[in-house]
Amino acid sequence: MESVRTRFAPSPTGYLHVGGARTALFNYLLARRLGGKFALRIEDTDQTRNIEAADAKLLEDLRWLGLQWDEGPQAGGPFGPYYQSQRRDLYEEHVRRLLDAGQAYYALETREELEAMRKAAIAAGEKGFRYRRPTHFPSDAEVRRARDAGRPVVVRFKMPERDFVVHDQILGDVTIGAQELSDFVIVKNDGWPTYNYAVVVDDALMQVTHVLRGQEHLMNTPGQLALYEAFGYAPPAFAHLPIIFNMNGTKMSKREKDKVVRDAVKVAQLDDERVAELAGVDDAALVAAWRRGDTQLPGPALEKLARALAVHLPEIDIHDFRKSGYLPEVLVNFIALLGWSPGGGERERFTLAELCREFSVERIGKTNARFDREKLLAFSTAALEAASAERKLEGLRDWLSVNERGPLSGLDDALLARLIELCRGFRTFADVEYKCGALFVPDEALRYDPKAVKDVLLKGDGAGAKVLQELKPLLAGLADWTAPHLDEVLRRYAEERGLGLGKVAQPLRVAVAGTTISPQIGETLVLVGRERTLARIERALGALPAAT
RNA sequence: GCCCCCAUCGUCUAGAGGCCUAGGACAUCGGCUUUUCAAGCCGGCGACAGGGGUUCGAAUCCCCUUGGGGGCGCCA
Repeated sequence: MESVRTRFAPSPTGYLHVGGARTALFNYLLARRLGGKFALRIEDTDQTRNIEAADAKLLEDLRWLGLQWDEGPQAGGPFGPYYQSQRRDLYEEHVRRLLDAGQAYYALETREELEAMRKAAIAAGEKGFRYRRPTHFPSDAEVRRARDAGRPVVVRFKMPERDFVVHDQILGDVTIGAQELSDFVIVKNDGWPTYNYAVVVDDALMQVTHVLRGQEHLMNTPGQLALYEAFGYAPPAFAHLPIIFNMNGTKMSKREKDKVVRDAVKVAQLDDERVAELAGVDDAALVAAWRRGDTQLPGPALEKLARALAVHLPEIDIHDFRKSGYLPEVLVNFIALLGWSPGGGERERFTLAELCREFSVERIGKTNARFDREKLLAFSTAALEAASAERKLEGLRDWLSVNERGPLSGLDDALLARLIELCRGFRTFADVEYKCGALFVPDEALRYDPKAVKDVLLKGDGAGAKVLQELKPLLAGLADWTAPHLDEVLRRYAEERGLGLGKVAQPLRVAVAGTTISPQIGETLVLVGRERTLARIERALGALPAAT
């Protein structure tokens, strides 16, 4: 029996997004489960869409998730090259076969002509437009003349005029009628193969046995099956995965980020110039096109613009989640459950290794799923709680490495590990900074949250401020600046004054952290240190409106 | 518009004719705990889209309706 081979074949248009990650994961899991090979192939045949170094980002994201491929870029393998752009001779050779056998032909229509035909068909009340096979195919001489004249030349495949049945592993048998099929383009005017054609040549040559891909590819399958037949290759088993949506029901796509920012721009009523300035781009045409919704802005520009407008970009790419502070194993676990379920019991926490053992195509569902970030957050919280100290430190350092310098940058491992401990119950690594960041900011850069100042220091005739005044000498005189001792001293002070500990700890917290959020008060003061604690109390008191 | 796919709590799902008074998880609500933010613990609310069949019996099978999604590119 021949061994199982799966593949993930993304086009390098940017970071790996959630949908792609799940497709990659499922293919990886299937290969692992069945003891086969998982290959990675880069589909970079669209010269207009390729983005510089996007494949490197893709590889990094895949690796970060732990989905190591057995064959592909950087890994090599017996069926390379693994970039479609380097396989052109293979495609040409196969087209030759089709052309010689009369199973494909040249077509010379321009895009405008096709568009006109499309319009005419609709005007004539036909149901949808389908390319009609010409009665006469251009001769070699005509093709040459067309090329010389700069007219487009493509190659179309002669689609057999019959129904096709896709034996889908998830959906069952799906019949697509002959009237839905037409002679599709297999070689573009620029000489590169189209997806529907290259994917067949590559999967066949790479001996792929199982293709797990998004359901948006279902209707492509008949054409591909026909190509397998034409070449005399055995088709792989197909399984079309349900699609992943956002919670609001919109498709989870990279465009989502542009949309969010575009809407913010609209609300802010910014003109093109201002947008270009904020985004740091000097291409006026690009900005205009982007505002119309015709194109996407480069990642960095979009992020810059989003920051300037103070809008949160939705997490779409795996890299976004990494930057938000999730552990890769959390994403893997969560994504695995989008469309697949173990069945039987009630378990839903799995490591990658466990998934490799449990996964099966039979247990993939048919219904589309929504990506619930709340549940992801809950998974993250639980995973962080269960993770070892080493794993958490590693995760925090990774998070720091993909984010801009912040208050936690540059802290040593011992201190970072300490912070993690103090943040028990945190949901993502970003929470560690949220909770402890202020303690490591230079004193002069510390910001006081107006609401916290008002509620904790000023309220009740400045009761909080009064506590701070009294605490100042008390703290200044302490010889033992350790968390247990500080807690004890504050507890005693609160008792003497007949106050709840909150009435004492909160004012201190606001003075020292600028907000009502920080680790346990004793620990907080230790992290800030005696000198800076006293200085910050002084500064907080000084910044208050005249005491009443 | 045409073709195809799908349909269980708000969300992810378990369920493969009687084990279902429909189970779990997240969210939500209430309580406990409490020096903040979280976390944690206990409890509550909450679904078989609708209508026809088939059957002794249907969330499970069939049909229709409705709703959602995908496709109809020289994108992948």
